[in-house]
Amino acid sequence: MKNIEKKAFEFCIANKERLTLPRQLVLKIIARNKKPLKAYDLIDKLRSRLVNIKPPTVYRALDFWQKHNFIHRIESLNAFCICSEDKLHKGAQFIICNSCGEVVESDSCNLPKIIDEFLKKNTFKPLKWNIEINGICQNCS
Amino acid sequence: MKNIEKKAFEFCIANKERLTLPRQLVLKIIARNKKPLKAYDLIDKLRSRLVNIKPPTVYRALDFWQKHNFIHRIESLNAFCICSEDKLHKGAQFIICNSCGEVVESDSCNLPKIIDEFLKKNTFKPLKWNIEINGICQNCS
DNA sequence: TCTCCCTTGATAAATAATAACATTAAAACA
DNA sequence: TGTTTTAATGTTATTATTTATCAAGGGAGA
Repeated sequence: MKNIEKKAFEFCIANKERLTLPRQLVLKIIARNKKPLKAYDLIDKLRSRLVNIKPPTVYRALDFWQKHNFIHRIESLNAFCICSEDKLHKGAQFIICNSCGEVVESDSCNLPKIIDEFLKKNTFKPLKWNIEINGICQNCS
Repeated sequence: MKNIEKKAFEFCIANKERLTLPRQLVLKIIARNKKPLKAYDLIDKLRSRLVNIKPPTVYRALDFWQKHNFIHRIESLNAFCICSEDKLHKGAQFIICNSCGEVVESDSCNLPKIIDEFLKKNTFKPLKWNIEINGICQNCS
């Protein structure tokens, strides 16, 4: 079992959340997939384990893990990936190669200073943030 | 005429791009709307000016202005807004209030240093980036 | 066991974006 | 000016993504 899966198990015990089959499977599949998965990719992969699986089931599990910061939604791809930092943080930075589609999560999970200052100046309370950088990776250039 | 509209006009002359009616109207409506607009909101607003307007027409105009950095797509809202910086830059930071929906564009249009370093270390060439921060604004808290 | 509450099942619909091909119109050039 | 080329729009249809709604199931505590 991957580290994040164990962590999820412990999280559910500690917080009295139910680790149902759809939730388990959704997290496991995302955790073991190198690239971010779209909702319908997930549905396809789940079909063999959950008969008659429908979009709401998957979206609910995705919402659950997202809410608790186990997975991230990559907005510009409509796709989901595991939080690679094992930090369950609220913000993430993704570096996305437009050529091969590889996505890596940068490991600076704080907001950059200049933005922090902007928020402070404007008394804005950040809850969640997302940085997505599109470009060309080393392999593809 | 707003500054950005004049700029767009000059841009088209200088770059031999055609400032067609759909393009003009789409830019104008986005420029004059305080909040970001969704594609189908735009379609509704255009109905009085362009009979029988259909999604592809709007999406094409949006692609055009986005490609040339006159507008930004806010990924987490599926919405579009004018580049408020008049800088026609490739990156943007949005501060989005989850309560009232107000969106402001922060004026630091460079990538934060720590990410710059990460990209350099990994020889990744950024083409476009997007920072979206969700939270609660001063008025709503 | 009964009840409450959370989760899933199931059906349908809303919202968002694109594909494919026909048509129009501006630009380029003889 | 007439012809060709190119780019943009018009049109129809479809695909992709997400959500609403209500019925049913199942575990935890009274």
